[in-house]
Amino acid sequence: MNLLNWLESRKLIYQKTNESNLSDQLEKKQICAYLGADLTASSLHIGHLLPLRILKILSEHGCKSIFLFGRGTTMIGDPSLRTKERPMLSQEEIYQNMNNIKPQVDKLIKNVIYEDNANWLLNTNLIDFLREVGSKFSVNQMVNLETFKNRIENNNPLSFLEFSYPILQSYDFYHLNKNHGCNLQIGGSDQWGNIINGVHFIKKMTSKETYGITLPLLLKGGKKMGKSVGGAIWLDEKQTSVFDFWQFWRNLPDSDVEDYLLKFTDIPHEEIKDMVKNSINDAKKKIADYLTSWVHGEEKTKNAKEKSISIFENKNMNSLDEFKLDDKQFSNSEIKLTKLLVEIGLSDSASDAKRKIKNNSITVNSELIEKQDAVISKNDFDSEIIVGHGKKKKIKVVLAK
RNA sequence: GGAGGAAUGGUCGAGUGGUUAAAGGCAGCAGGCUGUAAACCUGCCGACGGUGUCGUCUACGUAGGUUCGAAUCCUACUUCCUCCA
Repeated sequence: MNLLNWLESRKLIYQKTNESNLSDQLEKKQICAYLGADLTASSLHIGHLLPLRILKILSEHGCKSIFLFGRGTTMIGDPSLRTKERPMLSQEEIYQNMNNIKPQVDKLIKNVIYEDNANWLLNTNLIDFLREVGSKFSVNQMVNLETFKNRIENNNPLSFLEFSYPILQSYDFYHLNKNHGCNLQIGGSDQWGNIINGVHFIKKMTSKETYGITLPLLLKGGKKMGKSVGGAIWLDEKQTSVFDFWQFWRNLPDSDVEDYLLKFTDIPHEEIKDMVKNSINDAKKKIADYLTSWVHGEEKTKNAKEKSISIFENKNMNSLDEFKLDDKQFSNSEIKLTKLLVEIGLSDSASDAKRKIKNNSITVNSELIEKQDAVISKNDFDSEIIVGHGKKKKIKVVLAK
């Protein structure tokens, strides 16, 4: 089976350009692929994993791979499929984000070339750019792009700043093509319009053929996996602990497990089907192991897994994270539970803690707390106490010496 | 250039002077049942607060104004839509 067919069989391809030529080039290893990332946050999140996996597969297949930091384009903000303008980030923030993200990519893929589109976008001369590049784009076609459809149909404002985004991304592709011979761009399914524009642009500029692939959206329970609000799972372990990262995959809905194993592992399909059918929980551990190892390494994965098994399967509270509570937090040898919850990180604020207590989700030493003004006295710490939120989050609290 | 309409919380969408922190849906969080799953049932869901069914603050495009009181009325501005030129 050739590479493209294999990718298809793994459901890793959503859309692609010129299939037969692309496949040929892949087999001849004459592909140089690039993946771009916006720098809107200080860490990558799980939504980036699938495109990175493709880049990694291509790289291991012998194709040159480029990871492009969108330091220039992030200053514009990709409007693709969005309903509102993004907030603008300062140059310093964007730069800082790049510095945080680079080590993450380093860990995920070897032999990748880094580029930063600020290097060529920030110093362009406007008139030259419009004459050279802008003249090649048809507004008539651009307004019909899926990318802008949402905005235009719903009458949401779309500024020229954002409208120019596909042009800049196309220019990136052209630039990489010129300097690295890059001829394949990969991206999420929302990138199709941007990618296809780049392919057309390069064709116009150089008559050369280039290719594009988009990936399917990751689903959660049949719905789009939201990376918004409470749901973001970050690759940075300071933002999402390794344990929580492992737990996230361990808790996937049954209906998604086959798809995730197919996309993220090399396990033969038959074997996956078998696992899902006969031991769904082992299958979930498999996917958790696989992805956590990739992102955080074997060692940390092993620890997270052991901890999970110890806590959830063996009910062994000794494995819990320990929080050392400072003496100063007590007044009259007592501490309010709401304050304690905030201290140990189970709540964002006293109000939040109260809400949680009201929801019957807070336990102390496995006893449900019903009173919002509950107080823990110092004597209770003769031994450790275990504070729980829901049935999945528990923290062991001891007095600091 | 002219006439009219619209802008509501993460999102969609009610609400046209006061019991409105603002109906309802979706998303999210939590509890029950389970398998650390789904479905289903229930609760929470602007923020903060030493803890009351109470207080403070913030919020209905932006900035002012009228009023004891405004998401609701007035003025200006911004953006979008429709029609006329």
